[in-house]
Amino acid sequence: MRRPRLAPDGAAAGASGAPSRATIHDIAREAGVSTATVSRVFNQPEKVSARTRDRVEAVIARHHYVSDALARGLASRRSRTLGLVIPTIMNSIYASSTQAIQQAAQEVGYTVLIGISEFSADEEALLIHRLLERRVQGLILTGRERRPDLYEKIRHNRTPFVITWRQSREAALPSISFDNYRAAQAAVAHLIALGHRRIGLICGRSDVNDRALDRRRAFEDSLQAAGLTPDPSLIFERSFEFVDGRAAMHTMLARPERPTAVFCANDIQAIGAMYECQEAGVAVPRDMSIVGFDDLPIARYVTPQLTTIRVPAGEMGARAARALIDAIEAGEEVAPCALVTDLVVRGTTAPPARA
Amino acid sequence: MRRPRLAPDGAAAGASGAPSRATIHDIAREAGVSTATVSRVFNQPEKVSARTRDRVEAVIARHHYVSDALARGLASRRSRTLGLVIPTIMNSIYASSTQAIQQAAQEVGYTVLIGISEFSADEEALLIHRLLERRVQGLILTGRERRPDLYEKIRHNRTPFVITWRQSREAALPSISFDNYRAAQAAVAHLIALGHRRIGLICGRSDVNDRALDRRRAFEDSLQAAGLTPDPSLIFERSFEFVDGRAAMHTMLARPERPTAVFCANDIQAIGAMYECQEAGVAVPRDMSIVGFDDLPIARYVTPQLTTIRVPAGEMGARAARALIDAIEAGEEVAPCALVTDLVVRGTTAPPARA
DNA sequence: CTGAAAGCGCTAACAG
DNA sequence: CTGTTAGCGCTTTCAG
Repeated sequence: MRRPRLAPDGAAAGASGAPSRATIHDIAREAGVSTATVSRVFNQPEKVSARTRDRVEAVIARHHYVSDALARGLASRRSRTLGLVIPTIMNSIYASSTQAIQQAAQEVGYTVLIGISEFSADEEALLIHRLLERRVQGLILTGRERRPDLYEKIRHNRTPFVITWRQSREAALPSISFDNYRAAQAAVAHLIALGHRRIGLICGRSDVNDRALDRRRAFEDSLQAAGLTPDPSLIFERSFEFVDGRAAMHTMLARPERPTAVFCANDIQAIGAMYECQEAGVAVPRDMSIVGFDDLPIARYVTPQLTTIRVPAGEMGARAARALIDAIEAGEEVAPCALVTDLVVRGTTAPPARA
Repeated sequence: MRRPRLAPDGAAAGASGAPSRATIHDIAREAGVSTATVSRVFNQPEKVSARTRDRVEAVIARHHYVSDALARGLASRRSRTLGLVIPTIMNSIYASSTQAIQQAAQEVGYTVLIGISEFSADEEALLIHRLLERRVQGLILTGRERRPDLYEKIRHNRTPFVITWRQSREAALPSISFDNYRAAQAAVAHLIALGHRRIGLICGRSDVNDRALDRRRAFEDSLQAAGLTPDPSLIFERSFEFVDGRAAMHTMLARPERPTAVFCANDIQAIGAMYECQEAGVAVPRDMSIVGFDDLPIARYVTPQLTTIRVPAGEMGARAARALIDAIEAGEEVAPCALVTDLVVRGTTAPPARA
């Protein structure tokens, strides 16, 4: 049983009982115009005479009218919304890109819906589904590795997408990103050039994180290319928390032949590792060199300052958002773009002591 | 000019040209049922016979059908969506609560739309408007201070809300939060009890951040209550960045009568301040005591470990989300709830050296 | 510059 | 257990 939307007296919000929220019809009636005109006031104000516009706007303000984006999106087939999926919000490196994306999107009137997958593939698939349901007009994803049918679903839904944080070395999916492999190569090369022969690795879980996998591979390949053999007992795949980096370093320090340098594929883990060295009385960089990855703000606020890889998080986000929106409006695929990373040499790396 | 949705031959996605995405009608037709039945498969599967359900589900899978949440929300008047507005994503303290909110919401089938205001009141008003447009069923806000007509707009739109991060000491707006004033009192009391008489303050901008204001007031009141006079030249309102805390400490150290202790109303600023002390050769805590606020994970990974105030970010978020959802489903206002904070004494505080 | 009318894709009684 | 029938609140031709 459907009750009439509004009391017949036409009194809108404010009167008896619980007036339901005003609709475009209420505004139109009260302003003495058609709903089409109210709609135009929002979407093509220049096509409405100033007098009418003022009248309509007054009614809108009086009622605190908020138009229904669901109905609008349904009728217009344009949600002006982008979907973003990131693995975590706890690592501030994603905060940088997310912020840049939001800002770039907002500048051209788009809104960003954020999903956080917590590094779970299932969770991510669900989030992508939800975003598609909400009719986002484009998707910004983190990394490339996901089940093929997910990509199929995205394609079937005619939603352009762009991959960030990982420049695909294989298949040609549209990505606006940097090359984790090369970035990690630069970090390891720095250590090798310094004279280190026994080098450890602390990185993310390569089974759920293709960026971590790239970095790990770069580590292993670089060592091998330099005639060194990567020691599996010196490789640690852990979560991106201080405590994980610390624990990994603890284990390494306890080894009979401890490494003279460690590449941490993440600044957070690197700082945890530094802390463990300090607690264990191992001087950095004299007795232990450490290279991080990300160049978080905190990297300059530890002692010594952290040598690390700077990634263009903000630029990547801004470019990805803009390219995606361009693609949406042109009805095409996103034009890929490769960004560069830099090795930032600071105070945590030096030649090995006994060399 | 509207072209027919689908080729008359009934061939759905996959055939010639650019088949538009499948709708509930396409699914219904191809499965030989009505749209109502397809709808039921999603919303009340137990009311559909297993045979029919299987048939429908097969068609759904084959087409990668993703139902339209816009249409669904419009027809059902339930978006199952919560709106969250936070000031920044760069400070990981908000990451904790945000994550907890997401998780709590997801557990009961709600989605969270996140807006980031960058500490701008105008931006925040716009975000709230956008969330209301999207027909979020509830709003989680940060802090209480905002123009009254914004609250009116929220009320007119019959959207329940809850305030976090600030337990209102004045008006009775529904909040699930802690008392910043008391928390800051505890920090300052600790310093005073240690024997400090000359104490500085570094906090956020109290004009755009009512939590910073509470903390500043607590600082000033506590000093006064102890018979000390707050020195305006020792009070710094800055952004929440390492560099701001560092710069403020730099200025304080340059003063003829430098303070023996500083309360930083944020861990990030506190760590920036610690760093400046270190660079300036001022020993912490011997020559300078520092208390932070938030208890970020990093607080344990600086040397010495930071004395700070622990805030229940995760618990607050989870409770806020649950309470809001309860309120939504009961059609009532949110039941307020006060949470507690703790002073965590670690290594950055000690009695003043010359006492 | 303005209005009438036909949907957008889905849900929700109601009837069968 | 399933289908029919009205909308949900808005945009968008097409006329005028």
